[in-house]
Amino acid sequence: MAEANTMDALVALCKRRGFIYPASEIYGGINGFWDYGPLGVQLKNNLRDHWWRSMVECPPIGPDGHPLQMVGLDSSIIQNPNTWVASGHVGGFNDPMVDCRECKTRFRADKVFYVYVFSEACSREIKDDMSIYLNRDPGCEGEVEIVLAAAAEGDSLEQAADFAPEAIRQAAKNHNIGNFKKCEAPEEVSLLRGLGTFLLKDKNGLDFLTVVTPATRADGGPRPCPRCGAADSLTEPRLFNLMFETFVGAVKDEDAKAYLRPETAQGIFLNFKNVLDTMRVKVPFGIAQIGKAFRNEVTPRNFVFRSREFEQMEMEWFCPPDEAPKWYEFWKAERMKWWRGLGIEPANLRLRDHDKDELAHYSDACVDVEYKYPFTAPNFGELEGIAHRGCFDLTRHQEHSKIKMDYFDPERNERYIPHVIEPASGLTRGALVLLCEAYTPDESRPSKVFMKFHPKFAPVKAGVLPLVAKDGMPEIAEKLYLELRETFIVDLDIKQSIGKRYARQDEIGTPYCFTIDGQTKEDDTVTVRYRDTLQQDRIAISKVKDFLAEKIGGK
RNA sequence: GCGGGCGUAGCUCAAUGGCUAGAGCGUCAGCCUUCCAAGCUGAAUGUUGUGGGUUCGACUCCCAUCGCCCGCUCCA
Repeated sequence: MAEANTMDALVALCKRRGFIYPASEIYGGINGFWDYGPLGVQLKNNLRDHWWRSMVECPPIGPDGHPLQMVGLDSSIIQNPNTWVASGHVGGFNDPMVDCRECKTRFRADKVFYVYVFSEACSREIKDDMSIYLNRDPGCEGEVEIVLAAAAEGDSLEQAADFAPEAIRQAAKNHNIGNFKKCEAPEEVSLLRGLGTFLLKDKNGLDFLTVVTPATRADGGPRPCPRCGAADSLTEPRLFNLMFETFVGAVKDEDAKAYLRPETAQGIFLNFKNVLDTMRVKVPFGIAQIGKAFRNEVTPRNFVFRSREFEQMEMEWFCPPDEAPKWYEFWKAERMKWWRGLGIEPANLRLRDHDKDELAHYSDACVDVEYKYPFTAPNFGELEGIAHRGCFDLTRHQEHSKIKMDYFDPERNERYIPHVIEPASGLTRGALVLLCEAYTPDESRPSKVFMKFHPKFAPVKAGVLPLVAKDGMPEIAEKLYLELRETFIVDLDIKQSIGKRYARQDEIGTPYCFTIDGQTKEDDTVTVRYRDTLQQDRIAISKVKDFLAEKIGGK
């Protein structure tokens, strides 16, 4: 697997050989959507089936030496829209953005903060305007003096408490008000409401108020850019809807609004009680699901890496709260082992722990399995996220649905809401990794390139080729083909020269070719040609099926 | 959405504003071929993204529009 400019060649090969086509191509395409061709769907299904097999049908052995409990699920793509209110996606996936007209930087509006300082001697108008942020009745005393942009990229709302004192200090300094020493000591700054409003006190009590507010709420005053400092250069916040909306039923009004799921996980949480009540499972156990998910990405990029419709393989592991760190570590190791087991070059895989400030709203800790994609190299890009979701989701659904989500643990004789560890893989990203990993230029062979798929994932397992299309060879080949296709996906290719046919099989990554030649009629043997080495062995035609079974493995 | 780049055959690409828009590869047919012959012969495949304009004449210049690619942001 090679450098970034091979990505174009890979994309071209994917189309030329029927792996992946641009969606709606005859209408000029549609950005962020891809169609999986005959070979692509086979490759993707092979990966999908392997995950399902190793997760649901034959789950890993747990730390106690016994197999884990795991069940499967296939929930609906469209659910009651309250699902997404409860999960936080209706809020979280509607991120307003602002752009700097000067330096062209884009910020998430809730990560750009403005600081308003509200002190004595300000106009009534501003005072009243500010009071909405202060959650006070209009007509209160005080004055707004300052509007200051002061967000650093990567600052989250949660960090505002750390950020605010410094910003306030600067504000006070720049505008020469107040004694900014007063807010240096943390105890002198207290959070009034939410994350935005700070009360700065001195010995005499209330001195002045500051409001730190994300740009989403900062309508009115000048909007300087935190990056380049240009005055009033930010645009109004614009909404980017990351969830696809649709309408259920014939009448298209707001009441009928629903969403295409942006992750498969919520379908699992919605069915937690059902599974618990019907499947004789005990905590700890897991529910696994594979399916499509949809995100209206601002910018789909890098082939199928970031597409608007994609496929996930997700598992939610429910465990007692005090065991969550143990299971987090367990799945972290287990998932890495799984990816390595696919035959991926170990140097191209790594684990990366998320920093606190990049954690999603639902997670306590998160680690990514990352792959060195050609377009990210020498850096890595995400392939799977293993999140410690705590009891966030079940708790939220309990709140919103009023249905109890707690679990009675008979062994501990206690009730709790289970904590959740979530290994969430991209199936379509996984297929992309298999493609990237397999792509092997080789100037020495006629095809100049071959796809070095692990035999287990190769879309076609073997080619059945008569050396020449005469002397009864095609007949023998067809007989072998009919026998093999009962168990394996095999190609029968009779026409054209043998070299040309080998080359074609190389390019689609067929690991073995069985060739019927003159000797076959004499001693019932065929040659087996290995894709990776180009070497050939002679084996009995009756052993071909066993040969493939051994090479490709069982289920 | 903003900025930059690009749209010619299935793919990769040519073609000073001027003959019927070409080449290689792939595909298909025939031939050849007893293990790399992806060799030989031939065939099919284009509203040059779309619409307008300038011009005697536009793949080429201008405008608009659509789409794709790269960056910003987001994420499996």
